[in-house]
Amino acid sequence: MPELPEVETIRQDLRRRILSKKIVQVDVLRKKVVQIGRAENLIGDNFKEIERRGKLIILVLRSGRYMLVHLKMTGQLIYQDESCLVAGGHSMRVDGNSEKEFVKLPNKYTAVIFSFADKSRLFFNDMRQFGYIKIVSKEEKKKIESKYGIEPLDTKFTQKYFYELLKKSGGNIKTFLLKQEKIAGIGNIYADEVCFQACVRPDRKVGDLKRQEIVKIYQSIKSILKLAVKHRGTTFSDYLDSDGKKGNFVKYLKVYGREGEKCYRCGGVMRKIRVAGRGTVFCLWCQK
DNA sequence: CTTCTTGTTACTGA
DNA sequence: ATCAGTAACAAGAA
Repeated sequence: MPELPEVETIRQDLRRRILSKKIVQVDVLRKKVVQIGRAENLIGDNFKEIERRGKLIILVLRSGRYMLVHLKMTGQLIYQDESCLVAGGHSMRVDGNSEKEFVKLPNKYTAVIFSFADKSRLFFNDMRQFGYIKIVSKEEKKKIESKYGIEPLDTKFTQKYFYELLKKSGGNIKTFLLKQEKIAGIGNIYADEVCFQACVRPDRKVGDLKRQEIVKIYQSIKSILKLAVKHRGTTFSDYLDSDGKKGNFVKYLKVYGREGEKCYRCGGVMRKIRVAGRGTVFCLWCQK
């Protein structure tokens, strides 16, 4: 499930690979994923910058248009250069002494293929076809962007800002953390991890939180997201970065997917409940 | 076979 | 009008 750290990893990697490369061919294999605009119209254009807003990837086109990509749950943006095009369709290549495995693309989930002048390609894959591509004008891009809340890793996201935002809200803390229009980029995995690190139950009413707990939640949002970006995100099932490789943050997960197992902090058994319609894991003993 | 998985939106009922 | 809860979307795992 790509959340902020996974999308940011893809953004950073793609920036180094596809910027300014001329788009020479676009193949749309699954029409429904391109929701606004025609991807084929990008031929001759190139991406001059890649931005991110929450979980949305924004590719800025030289022509002044914008290509928005949302990966939803199972979307992937995978880049392969010419060396991955092996006659006969082998999926392995030898890099010095180490053998690396490559996703053989396109596969049955490939929705769109962008081909660049240097024969490298960018594949948009999505098993469940919930993800989308929109090619929009500057005005439409601004309108879509404006619906997102603050970027949690931005310096403007201060303790005071978080406190004021929380004060205005009701409901429970996990539901709040998942609201993209308040804070952009947190999904089910990181919401649970933040609550665990802050020692707060995900179903705690926002209004009942003590000052010190709010401070801990704020600090946990910053530290967990930063650490997850550093480790290139979390691969639990389908997520792959733009090299087709898994994220390394799984080994740092302390709650997600650990129901029935022992809490790393107190040894208590992790309990699973439903909050905000999502599977939610927490420690009954040390999350208050 | 059923149930569960998740990001987002649309819908429903309060 | 606002908010919370839920279905829908798709495809696969258990």
